[in-house]
Amino acid sequence: MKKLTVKQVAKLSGVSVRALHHYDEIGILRPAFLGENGYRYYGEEELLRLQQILIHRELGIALGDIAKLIDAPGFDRLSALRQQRERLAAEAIRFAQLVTTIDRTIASLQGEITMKNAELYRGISPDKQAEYEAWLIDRYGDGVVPEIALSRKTYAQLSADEQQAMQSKLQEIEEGLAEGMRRGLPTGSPSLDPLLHRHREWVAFMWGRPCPPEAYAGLADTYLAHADFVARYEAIAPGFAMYLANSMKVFAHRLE
Amino acid sequence: MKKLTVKQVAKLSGVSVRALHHYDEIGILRPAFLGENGYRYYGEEELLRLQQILIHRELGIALGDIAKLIDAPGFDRLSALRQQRERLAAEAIRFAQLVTTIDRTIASLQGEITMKNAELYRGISPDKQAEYEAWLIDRYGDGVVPEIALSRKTYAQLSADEQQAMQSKLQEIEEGLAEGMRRGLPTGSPSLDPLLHRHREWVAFMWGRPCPPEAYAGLADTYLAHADFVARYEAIAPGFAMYLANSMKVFAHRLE
DNA sequence: CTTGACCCTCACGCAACGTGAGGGCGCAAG
DNA sequence: CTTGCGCCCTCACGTTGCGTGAGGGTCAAG
Repeated sequence: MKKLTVKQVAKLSGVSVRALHHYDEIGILRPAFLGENGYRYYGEEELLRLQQILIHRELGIALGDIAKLIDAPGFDRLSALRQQRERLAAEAIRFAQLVTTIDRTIASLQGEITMKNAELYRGISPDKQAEYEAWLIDRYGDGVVPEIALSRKTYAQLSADEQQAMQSKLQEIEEGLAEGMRRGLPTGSPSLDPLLHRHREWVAFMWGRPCPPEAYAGLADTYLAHADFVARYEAIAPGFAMYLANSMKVFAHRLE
Repeated sequence: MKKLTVKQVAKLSGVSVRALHHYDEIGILRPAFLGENGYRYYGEEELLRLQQILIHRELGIALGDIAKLIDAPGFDRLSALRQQRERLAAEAIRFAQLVTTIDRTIASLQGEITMKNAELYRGISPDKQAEYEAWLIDRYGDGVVPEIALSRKTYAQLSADEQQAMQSKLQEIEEGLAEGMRRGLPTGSPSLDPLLHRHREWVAFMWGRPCPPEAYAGLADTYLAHADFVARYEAIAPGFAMYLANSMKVFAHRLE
């Protein structure tokens, strides 16, 4: 195909020429080649790569981390697109949730309902990067933690032993909850609280920031929205994904 | 109600203590009062204001502009919430659109369909602030332009006469298109192209950046998603909102 | 050749905080 | 009273992702 200049790519994609320069500088999106005149020229491969970059940016991922993801060994574009699809679907759900929050706020201001303070912020994502990383960590929680997760200061500062301990801790919590399910404890049973309390602390630690109740409830939605999570929890015990998510939500509700 | 400290607000809302400090510094969210100990204490009013701030942030609005919006004379919280609701609903639609873009990319990579380059970026919002401002400008296009729009460099640099000219230009374009509709020209009629061409240039000028075809098509969706827009176009002529949006989409499609 | 659009590199500056330093406050336990 | 811990404060450096403008070269059309 005919190679495109920065202006043409900018028009196609909506990003600025300056941004394309910047992406070249930091090495995240190199032009296909440089002309004798010093001009940058882009091709089909670059356009596809740019798409990946922009969708990640849309999801709030830092450029440095985007590069790591795209350049990871074994990167598979189709697989990446499917992952991104999941995330985008979750974002759509989250915005729908924000609409609900506003509806409830309006009803509250008009005296029709009573709304707790924490509900004001339900659906607001304080940090998409942290959420994404939590997602990744959870996804690879069986010990295969991508390098991106290691960039997280809190986690990165742990020794290998400590990191292993975190993984074991999660496993322990999940196994405990699964056992509760096997024994027929209903979601919302107070006897699950200690485990959920530990789980929420685990999440907050991984996030390096507080995990307020509504964020914890939101995380439960995230779990259910991601096929990877569902599959992983179902592997622990059939029906566990829904059981865990419901438990988290009820627990979160009780905290508010 | 009991006043809350920064840690408590942070936990409720998910923002950091540092951010709350920052918001106080820049005057966008003042605490209800300062204790004798120098501590910040927040109340119900501050929590509601913070909600407004965070939703605007969620929609990509700069903090400085958020302050202007919230502190505008005649600010009405219920009205603001309804506006935000519209925007959030549109964002949910946009993310759903991104999902479609990915599905099509996957199909394209698997050789099932043919995809044009510009389609790769359909649904990606290069600049939410610009989009929001375009929305505001369009909303107040009858001459009542909020101060936020004046902060836009390109527009701000125009003289009052020139700004008036821009408003007249839009009116002229819209009237021309409405006339086309009244004469029974179908959407997609080539005779509408000059007007649509001028319209798209108008949008790009207002945006201060290019308006690629898919962004133009996306703008049409934005128009239909906002009750204010629909009402405004219907006021020009019954059925005009849909006619304009369809014309824009067909025109955009032809440009790709 | 001139003009206008587009290309380049260079570099300052900004927004929105994150992070750490250094130190005070409040409460409960010893 | 002392200590320890969690939380509060201000101060200030630094990061990320560009926007913007300066100064100058390239290309195509008139």
